[in-house]
Amino acid sequence: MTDEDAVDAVVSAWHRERPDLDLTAIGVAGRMGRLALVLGPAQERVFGKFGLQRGEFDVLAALRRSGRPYTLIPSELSATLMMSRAGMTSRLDRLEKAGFVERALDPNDRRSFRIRLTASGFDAVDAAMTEHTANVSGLLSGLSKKELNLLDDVLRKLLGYLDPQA
Amino acid sequence: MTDEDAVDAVVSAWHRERPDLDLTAIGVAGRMGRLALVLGPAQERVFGKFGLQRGEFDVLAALRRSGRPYTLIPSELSATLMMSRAGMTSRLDRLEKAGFVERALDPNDRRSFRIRLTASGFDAVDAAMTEHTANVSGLLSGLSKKELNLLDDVLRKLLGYLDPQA
DNA sequence: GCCTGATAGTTAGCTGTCAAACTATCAGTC
DNA sequence: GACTGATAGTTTGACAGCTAACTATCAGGC
Repeated sequence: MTDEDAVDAVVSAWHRERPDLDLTAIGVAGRMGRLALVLGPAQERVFGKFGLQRGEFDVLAALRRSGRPYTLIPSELSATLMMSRAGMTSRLDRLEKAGFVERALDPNDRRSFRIRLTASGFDAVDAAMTEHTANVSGLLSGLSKKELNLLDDVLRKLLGYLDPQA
Repeated sequence: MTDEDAVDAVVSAWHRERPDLDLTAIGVAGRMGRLALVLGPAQERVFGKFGLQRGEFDVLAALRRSGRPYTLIPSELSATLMMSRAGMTSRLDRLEKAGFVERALDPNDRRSFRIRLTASGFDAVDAAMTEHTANVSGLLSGLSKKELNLLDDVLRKLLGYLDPQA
């Protein structure tokens, strides 16, 4: 298992050219980045089967897991999903056109809306979530239970001090 | 340290709504995704100081670490950086316009080019790499040496079986 | 030497996201 | 009760990336 992977190759090339640098952290960050590049498309394939993109699924999922009455306002959504409000406007336009959500008036604040999951949106996100969960479990199934927990602990620690909103 | 982070909140909400699902892997994937969302901008700030975007830095970095004569062909670059050739064309356009790379004819293959780092590109990428390395080290400095190695090992194992090109 | 299929790069068209400017509404202060 | 600054959402314009179609070149078989 002393195989050199793509990141090892990058790191050793850098070491040859720039022996002055400490590349430990670069290697770890490189693996995370590359992993994101692999895991992203692997997840999107599942969402695509339900007529969704990743970001659209994220919106429906936030509504679904919020519980009855499956309603949130756009700024809650954009904050939770860490994206701009402008981007959320266009996502919601698409989801509304597809019939997965509805914009209802907010009785308390006339500047805002209540975004509500439709029955069709509920069905789509529930089916997608079931398959997404199985898919991700499969992708990580090469790790032992111990390794998975270890990974989770370290990632939690990282997020704990890097993510502004604990 | 039993703080609930944003991912814990997501997972427990899903557990309440969908107790039938095994969410272990979802939690880990969620932390990785959210971490990418935090680490991305944190790295881009450094590249921006040198007039570069992340992707542009990646191109210059690949040329720089390839060693003298700091020359690669576009399809090598797009394969290494896991992106489309069309996207590489436009990145190279920008980098050439900025004076960081040059397109020279390939004597062996008239369909292709030799992309060469200019002196100005060399200086920019070396300076950016120095600061990028320090920045990433700082971002991960909250982890102990042991945790960092542990993380690296697990990520290497994941990449080993998920990344098609070992 | 000439086809034929593969390969290198570019172009054209599309899409999702962002920042900045804009409209409407809220909420607190005088 | 009107004014002032903050907030919610949308619109506009820009941009990086993708896929598919296209041009030019290569390489191998006959």
